[in-house]
Amino acid sequence: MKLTTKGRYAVMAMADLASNINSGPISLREISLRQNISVAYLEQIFIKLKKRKLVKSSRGATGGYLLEKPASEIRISNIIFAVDEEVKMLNCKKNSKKGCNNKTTKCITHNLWDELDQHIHQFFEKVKLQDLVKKELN
Amino acid sequence: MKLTTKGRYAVMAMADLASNINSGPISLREISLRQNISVAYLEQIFIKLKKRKLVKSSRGATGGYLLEKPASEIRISNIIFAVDEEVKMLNCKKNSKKGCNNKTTKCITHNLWDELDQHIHQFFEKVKLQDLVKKELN
DNA sequence: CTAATTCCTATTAAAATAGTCGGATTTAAA
DNA sequence: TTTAAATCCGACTATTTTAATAGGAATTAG
Ligand code: FES
Ligand code: FES
Repeated sequence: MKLTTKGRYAVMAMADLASNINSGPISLREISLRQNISVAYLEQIFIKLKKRKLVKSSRGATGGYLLEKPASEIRISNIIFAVDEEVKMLNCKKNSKKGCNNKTTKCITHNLWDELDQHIHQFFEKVKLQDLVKKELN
Repeated sequence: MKLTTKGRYAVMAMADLASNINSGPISLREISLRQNISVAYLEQIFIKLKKRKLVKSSRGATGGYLLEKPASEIRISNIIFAVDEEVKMLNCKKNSKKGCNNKTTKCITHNLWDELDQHIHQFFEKVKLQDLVKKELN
């Protein structure tokens, strides 16, 4: 699979935004300080989050980022896919008829990875950003 | 997580063994040909599988590997952990009281990754090697 | 003996990930 | 109108991980 610090950072940063929803735009510098992630790296992540319409930005001094939608409408899967592009357990191309190693039939493990894929996907679909923030308050 | 070609190859190779259970010891060369994996790479994998008592070997000409237990008693998790060592979604040390970035409290996403960990673990626990071989026959 | 195999360690090659750098543009406020 | 703080953008570099190879030693059936 592909779950790297980039994906983790993205979720952390989004949770940070969600926790500070009433403070106007949040600058990357603030997130950087709170979450211990370099501003330059956060920039890369937020470009992608913005492309997927998960956050909106305002530029200039006092600028920063805000959630584009309520935290209750943002799924973890949205965030992960925004920055990591894909969860790929399969070795072969999903929609090709060829298996891995360019064989004409699917390999014996194909179904296993496919099911795992769905499993993980469902997990990320189920959890919303709001759930993380709630948990923190407990 | 850590699911790389090494883990995939290991499952493929074990499934290969399970499918050819009645042919005496299977050499890595045979597996190599059938599954398109280099013998030298398979060697590395089988050393680990053997350490975890998933396969047994016989040396010399006509030597090779056999499953140490029936395919119905080998879980995918056994195989994955044998070669990949760990499934780690968490950024922090699981048994440390410190969070990631050496903070004194767990980060806001800690529980999320922990739950995902368990989710994947359960999936791999549930499926047995035997299940793969059966599916192939369908 | 010989050929085929497991066994073992080390090294290299390739790919993916993480993170930096330098600057351009925008904007609120001094 | 200047300044400082911010987003925006593209390219680059460094680091780590993964994949794979190399070169033998030990074992054993035929
Ligand atoms: S993973 Fe799809 S054919 Fe092997
Ligand atoms: S993942 Fe455990 S504290 Fe961040």
